[in-house]
Amino acid sequence: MAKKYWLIKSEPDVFSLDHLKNCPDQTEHWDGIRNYQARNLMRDEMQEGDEAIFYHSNAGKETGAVGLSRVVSESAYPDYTSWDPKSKYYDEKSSEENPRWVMVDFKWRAEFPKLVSLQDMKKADNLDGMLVIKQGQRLSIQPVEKKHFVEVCKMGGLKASEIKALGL
DNA sequence: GCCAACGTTGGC
DNA sequence: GCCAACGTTGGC
Repeated sequence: MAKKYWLIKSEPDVFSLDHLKNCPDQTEHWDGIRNYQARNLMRDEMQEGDEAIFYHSNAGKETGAVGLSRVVSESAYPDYTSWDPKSKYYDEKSSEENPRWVMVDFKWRAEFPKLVSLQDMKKADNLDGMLVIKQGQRLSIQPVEKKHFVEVCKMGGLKASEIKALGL
């Protein structure tokens, strides 16, 4: 199956692109997704090798796309924080036997030389229809068209040769 | 910190 | 199955 393109949102105070970069093997599991639409996308659509724009939400002037990551788990697997009573992501309706939520692993790939702010994306000519610039779009995992994905990379200051080298 | 958007819950 | 109340997201 052809790889897919995504945008993943994270509040940088909670988990930033730099956090991901500093993880062992620059890889971390993406836990805590508690929205059915986002879960279904992860569970049914995401697979190893998929590319994701890393977006910082709720970050004042820094709100926007900051870099790239990639799915490195084969596919989605149960989010074990959902049945851990000590976790803030605990959900009493989820259990090890019957997990309600899933997660995937993401690996750091690139940091944009410059922030692509939400405003920049809204103003861009070539991003019509991109979900993140729609009003009230709160989904934390969004599918992105490849042409939009590449356009955001360009706006972030990646050179054509670098984009090619990333296999995009 | 405000509040619009919108997802979820639960009474009926 | 409707919909009001409530909770959360996230831009500003």
